[in-house]
Amino acid sequence: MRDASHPAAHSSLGALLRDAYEWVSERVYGRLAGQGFPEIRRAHGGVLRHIRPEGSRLTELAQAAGMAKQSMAYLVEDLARLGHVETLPDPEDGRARRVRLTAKGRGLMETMLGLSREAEAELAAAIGAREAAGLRRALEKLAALR
Amino acid sequence: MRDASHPAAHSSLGALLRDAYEWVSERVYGRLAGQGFPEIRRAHGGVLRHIRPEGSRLTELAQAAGMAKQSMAYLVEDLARLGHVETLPDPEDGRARRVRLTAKGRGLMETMLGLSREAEAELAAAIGAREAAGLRRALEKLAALR
DNA sequence: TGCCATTCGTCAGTTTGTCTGACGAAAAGG
DNA sequence: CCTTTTCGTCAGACAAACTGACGAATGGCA
Repeated sequence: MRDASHPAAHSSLGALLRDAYEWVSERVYGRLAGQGFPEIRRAHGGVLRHIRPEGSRLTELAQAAGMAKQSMAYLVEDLARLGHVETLPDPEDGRARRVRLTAKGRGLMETMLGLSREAEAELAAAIGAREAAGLRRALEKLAALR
Repeated sequence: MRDASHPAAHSSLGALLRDAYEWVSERVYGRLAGQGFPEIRRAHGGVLRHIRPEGSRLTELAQAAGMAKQSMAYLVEDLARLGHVETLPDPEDGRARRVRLTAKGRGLMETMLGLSREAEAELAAAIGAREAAGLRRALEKLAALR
């Protein structure tokens, strides 16, 4: 760090958010390897997060994640190869594929949830519970307006 | 949005941070095109942010941005091609290149700074000044500990 | 009932941004 | 001077996104 005299005072909000995201991501995805899931990358998170228990369509997942269906197909194929999701034909629509978590995938989700809570607790320890709660509140408020 | 009953209540902190970063980035980089800088992409921001007035070495920039020097070289070459930075031989070290902002690059930086402030003001209007201030305070506190 | 527009997912190709490894040239320090 | 380190480049790989074109299935409507 070059300029400790006025720490992050002039950093842009975007840079601050990106750094904080990086801080959390390192803790979640970095530790996933140690928990038996070394092949899960960050992009996989955006897929898994949106899969409903009954299964979700590819296009639906793409929309939820805000990406093209081709990009989502690439990620889903990856997760299927790794055994975390499976795809079935949709009984109600012959064109569609239903993407569903496997048992292994549900284990992964639980682990990720645990690591995420752990990271948030570490954040609270680092900056104070009050600040951490304020951070989450502000972020949730923003998310609700989208 | 599918489940408005308990909004973002169970979202992971990582997802919330990523979404907020996306929200800000859209406003800054999206509007840059309208301000006469249509070719500036997000990755360029991480380069520009760290260039000191006297110029910075490539390796130094790479370290500051947390990436390999080859990756930084690719981004710097891009910015040089666009006329925002120029590289000079370092007078003190025959191996090194000095990367410096051009006048055009300084204009870009000012524009980006303005858009960033604008985005932060919009955030404050959207979630409330109090929450927005709390958000920045928490993020700066985290950044200071890194 | 049959046609046509729409939607679902895939194929093929491209771009962006990152990485690793190997290397030549220059500097630094005995 | 010679050796080790550092600076930047070359070459190649990969991840993660994109666009455009397309065949197959669905669904609305005349």
